[in-house]
Amino acid sequence: ITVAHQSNVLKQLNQQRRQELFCDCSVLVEGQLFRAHRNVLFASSGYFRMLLSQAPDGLSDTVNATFDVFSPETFTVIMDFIYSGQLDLTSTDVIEVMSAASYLQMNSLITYCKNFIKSSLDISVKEEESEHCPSLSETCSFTSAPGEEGTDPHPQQLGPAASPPPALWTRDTSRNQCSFGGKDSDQDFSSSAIKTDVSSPVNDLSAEAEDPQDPLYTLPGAERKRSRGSKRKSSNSNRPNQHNDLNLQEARAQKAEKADELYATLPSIVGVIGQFNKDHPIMRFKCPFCTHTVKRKADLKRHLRCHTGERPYPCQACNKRFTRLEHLRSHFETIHQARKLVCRKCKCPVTEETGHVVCEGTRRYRMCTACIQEVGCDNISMDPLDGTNDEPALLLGVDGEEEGDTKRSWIVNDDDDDLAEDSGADLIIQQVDDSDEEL
DNA sequence: CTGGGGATGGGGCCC
DNA sequence: GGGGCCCCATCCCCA
Repeated sequence: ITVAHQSNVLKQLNQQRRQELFCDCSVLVEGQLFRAHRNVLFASSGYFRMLLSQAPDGLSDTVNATFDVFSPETFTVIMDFIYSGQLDLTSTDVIEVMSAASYLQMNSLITYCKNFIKSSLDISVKEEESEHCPSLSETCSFTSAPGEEGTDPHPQQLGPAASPPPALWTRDTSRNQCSFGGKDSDQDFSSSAIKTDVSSPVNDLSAEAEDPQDPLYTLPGAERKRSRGSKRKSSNSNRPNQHNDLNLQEARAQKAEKADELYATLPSIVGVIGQFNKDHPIMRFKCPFCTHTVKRKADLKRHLRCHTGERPYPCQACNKRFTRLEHLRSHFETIHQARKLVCRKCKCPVTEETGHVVCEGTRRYRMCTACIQEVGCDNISMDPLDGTNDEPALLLGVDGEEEGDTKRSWIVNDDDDDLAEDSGADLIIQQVDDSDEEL
């Protein structure tokens, strides 16, 4: 009875919308006018929630909204979804619908789109594995109960492509700055949007990073734990076994390639220019996975790495990976180069001469003579170099290019070879192959 | 349990 | 557009 009642109410609202009865809200999309009910939009979209709640006349006159960031056809699909709970996706419009849903902060719709894409990828891979599989269907229909946006932190996984609930994505959500205001509902969106990213095709790449076969993508949370773990173990000691299942690798490659294609198309689609203020137009690029906006496309590309888990800059000393070269450089200098001129133990300032470099695993730091004598040399090894030429030559790898079977080149210049001559140029960018890199 | 400090990661912005 | 610097927030370890 409850379901029938809800369905009936929604049908009535949809009829009213089509007949423009009691519509108190106008939405202009690229010149095309959509009439709607504020209550319905408020209940369905975090964006409209913010817009309607911040409007000075939010409780009186008609509210107008203008969009130039998606097409009227896309908004038609979204309006039909809002007023019917039915979503008819096609492989051609799913990206734009997802982008618009992201913009409008409609969590469940984003989830459906991601599941649709994911199912498309899965089916595609299975087709590659077995040519007997039926072809990918062109349309996929989902249904949804209305009004769940912003109320359910874990939107239901409906439809045939429902994916398992997110469990591994442990990213710190507080860093997702919301540029659309700080209402509770928006915060809910920010948090849940990240969680639902687990099922997204892009973050499937992150999930792939759990696989030691694909170290390019790593989960931020897992990365930290991993690095802590490697501190206890020997960081270079474990190598994953090579899998010889060529079919599986081919399927993975196909899937990754497919996802990469999708990933490559995202910036051109979501890199839209919005106008948030008529008097002071602001050019912004919006992230498709959160509410964050940036001024430059390059910054959006950099930002996307925090969603994809892509870490193209591995440290060859400890295999820890970084999203930026500067982070890798900073890590290398502080962890492996002993650049800081303070005693690790007593914190007293030392000089290049008085601060002896001590090696502990892959870590290097300086200690004053007194602290070295106090600690002794039982569990640490004295660096063979003097203080003036103590930087090891480290080859920093950059992913993406192939090169033979290059392994980690963690070299301490205890024999003063040619690499030690230029201590200031100890960061050498080199192409590496890390296809069998450890976790 | 708590505060300090190191390490890390992300955003803004300049060159 | 990329590199790099600065700043800040957060996490985690340790005293």
